Amino acid sequence: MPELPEVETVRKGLEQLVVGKTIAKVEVLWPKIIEMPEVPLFRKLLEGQTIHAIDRRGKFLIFKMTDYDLISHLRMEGKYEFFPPYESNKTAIELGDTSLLVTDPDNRVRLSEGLAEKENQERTRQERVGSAPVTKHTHVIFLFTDGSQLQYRDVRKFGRMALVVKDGAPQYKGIRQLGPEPLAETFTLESFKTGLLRSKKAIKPLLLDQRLVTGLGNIYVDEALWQAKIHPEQPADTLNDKEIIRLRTAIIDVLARAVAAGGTTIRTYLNALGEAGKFQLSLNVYGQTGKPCPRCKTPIIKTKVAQRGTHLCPNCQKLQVRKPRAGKKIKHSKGGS
DNA sequence: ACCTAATCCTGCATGC
DNA sequence: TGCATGCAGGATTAGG
Repeated sequence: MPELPEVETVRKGLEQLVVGKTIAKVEVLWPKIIEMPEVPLFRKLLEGQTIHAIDRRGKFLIFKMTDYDLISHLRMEGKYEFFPPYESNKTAIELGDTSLLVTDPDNRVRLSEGLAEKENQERTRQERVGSAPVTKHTHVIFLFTDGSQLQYRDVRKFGRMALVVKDGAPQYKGIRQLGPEPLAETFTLESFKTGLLRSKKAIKPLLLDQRLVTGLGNIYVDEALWQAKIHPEQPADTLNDKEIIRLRTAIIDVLARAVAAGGTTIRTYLNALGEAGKFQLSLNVYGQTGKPCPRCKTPIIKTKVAQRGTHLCPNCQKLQVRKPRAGKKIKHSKGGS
């Protein structure tokens, strides 16, 4: 599932592939992907728009267009795949939850998750639109004036797109309330500590909430909590200063390493030659149920915390019974600006 | 303020 | 072999 590092990897790829392209036409095959405006207007407004930059905020991608911001969230399994013009269609480039650059037997270069075989089989049964095949997982197609195209694909159809006014992304509801970028200067120890002590919530759901800090998903939360030796159900306002420092450091460290690695792929990656991928971040707890903890060798267990599958070392990450530290109470002003 | 459950979806694993 | 069932989850929303 794409979290901050995977989205950042996709952003970089898109930056290379579609900045400077102008949209000729947009096809929407699954209308629910488009959150706003209504699909006919969405399509019409995008015609003639040039992509000037690709930004990212948390797990949101932001396509900076001539007159609009196109906001895209990949949710669970969303991916972008770029197809050059038909005449030189020797390469199809997939941008997903991924990490490797591979050339498959048809000479298509992919940044891929290893689903080449399966998708190929599907494709042969599918029609083409412009320079590219359409699979049953293709939901939105951006056709560019030079004959190339960008397809949005999403097996579970959970991803969403919204078109807002130029430079309007920061006001978009999903983005407006996001906490600081974990890899930016704004993610200070002070603000992190204040936010933690203000909440009685279990630490894991608080970190998944995106308001205290943005970009963490289920995988990296488990990894960061393991690294910081904190139990996922530890109430946020019971963490001591050492733990807060460890946790902040762990979040930054885990995400920075994952970004450097180009993201993490959960499924076993096999390229066209059957070789396992090597550039993934190795995971210490996520998906490691039953395997020895890399620190103490105690078997990793899987439980459920806030309806999420949760992996932890029962020896390194013990729930500490403590009284809450006195958090500052905040007065909320009603209404008004 | 906090918690749980439901929602959206499909692929995959399991059970009979 | 095939059908039914359950599970996975990011973000949002409803209800307690």
